[in-house]
Amino acid sequence: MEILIAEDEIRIAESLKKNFLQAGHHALIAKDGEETLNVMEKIQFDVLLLDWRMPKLSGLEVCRKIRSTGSEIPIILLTALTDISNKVEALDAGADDYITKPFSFDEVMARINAVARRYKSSVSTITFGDNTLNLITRIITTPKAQIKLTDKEFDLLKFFLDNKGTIISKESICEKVWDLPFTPQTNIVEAAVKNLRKKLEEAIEQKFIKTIYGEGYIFFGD
Amino acid sequence: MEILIAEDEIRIAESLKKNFLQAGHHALIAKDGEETLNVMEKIQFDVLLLDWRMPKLSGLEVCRKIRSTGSEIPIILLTALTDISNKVEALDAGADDYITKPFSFDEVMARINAVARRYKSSVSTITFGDNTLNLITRIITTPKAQIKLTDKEFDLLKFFLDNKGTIISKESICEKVWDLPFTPQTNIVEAAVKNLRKKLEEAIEQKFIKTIYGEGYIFFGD
DNA sequence: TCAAAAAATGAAAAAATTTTCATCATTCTT
DNA sequence: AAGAATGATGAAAATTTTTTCATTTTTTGA
Repeated sequence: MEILIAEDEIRIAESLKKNFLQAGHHALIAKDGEETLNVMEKIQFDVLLLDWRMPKLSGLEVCRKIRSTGSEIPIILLTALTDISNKVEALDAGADDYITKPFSFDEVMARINAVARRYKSSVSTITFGDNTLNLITRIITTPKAQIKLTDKEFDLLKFFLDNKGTIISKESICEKVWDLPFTPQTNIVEAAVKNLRKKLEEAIEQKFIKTIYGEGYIFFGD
Repeated sequence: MEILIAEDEIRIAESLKKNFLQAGHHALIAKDGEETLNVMEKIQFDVLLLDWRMPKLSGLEVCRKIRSTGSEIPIILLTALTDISNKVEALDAGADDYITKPFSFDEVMARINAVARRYKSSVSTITFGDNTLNLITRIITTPKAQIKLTDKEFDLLKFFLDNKGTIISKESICEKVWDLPFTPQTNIVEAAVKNLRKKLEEAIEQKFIKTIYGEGYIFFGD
């Protein structure tokens, strides 16, 4: 996970960073509010740990600015204050959570996980390999191009992605993608698979759908 | 908003309920863990306020049981304990937030709003009137029927729904729905609006898209 | 290795969607 | 109230998507 630590107290920031790295995550430190905004423009993070008291721009102001750009990145405010009005202010400013100092690293980590889990499930995309399918726009973003899927292509790919790595029978594809209770007399499934393969392989030089003779298909990705 | 208060201390529960009603929400009280689960099976709520210490089943157990059913309803735990391990436990059990007693009503309300807002944005549907558009399947569920939208119908309706109640110019529709930087020479927008209106009005006897002469359109719903 | 079964493919056909265009209706301005 | 501008509509045309079908290729097992 990519974590941005916006904290001016070097000791606290460094200690957090060390712990994050140890836990297998990546972490970067921003020393004030302005730097936080600058860094966030350039790099995508999964979570922002944001100190309430910081030079130049307060955490609250940073929080509001970020939300005003439309970003929904999970933000956890670090605060030394405990009075209720500040908690309310924090949530109203668009923070997802806050932690009162002093805190243990375990608590920080638990909250980051909770908040990131929620965020992930709220983003309507599915990733496979270096590619991302946006479930709303039905556009696949690859490192090189964008692919817009048709209705059937989308339904089929989504079914594959929802069952990544497991064998999928043609019967189950018929049921899910065409809503047919019976297996059709034509080779409609094979044809649809062919169309999808062609579309994917034209843009991404990689094979995703493997045929299991006599059984069905498997989708590989990650 | 529909709020379920799972709390065995009658005084606290009643006080919360009174405040919620005053704030224009609906609230129901469940007196123990079992009752909470029973009520939740029958009625859909927007938020669950869940006391940690309750007879029969603890809040934590209730929380786990609810999550194990796959429900993602926002849960806020009410706890009298302050030690860190319990906070971590709460979040791990699947709670979205927790409030330490004693709390002010303002804090409860702020957290409910924050958590409900997040939940809402994570559900991939948009509601208008008695109808719900599923953004993934692109199916509108009305009290009477299901309508499957085509590509352009969906793009257009989504743009309308994202801008409910405000005037939308044809130029902005061109930009958003067709990605055109210029206004086309044909009446393509009017035609698309016509098609969408027809589809909606065939299934729902109600007019949603109003024309503002010389300006554009407004979508009504709610 | 060979025949049978299963799957893939290209091209045509069919179906659905989107766009255009000519015409009709409505709204606004004076 | 009349003319001009704007918007709505039905039907046809164009385009795109989906399906079918005949044929080729691949896989499996004897």
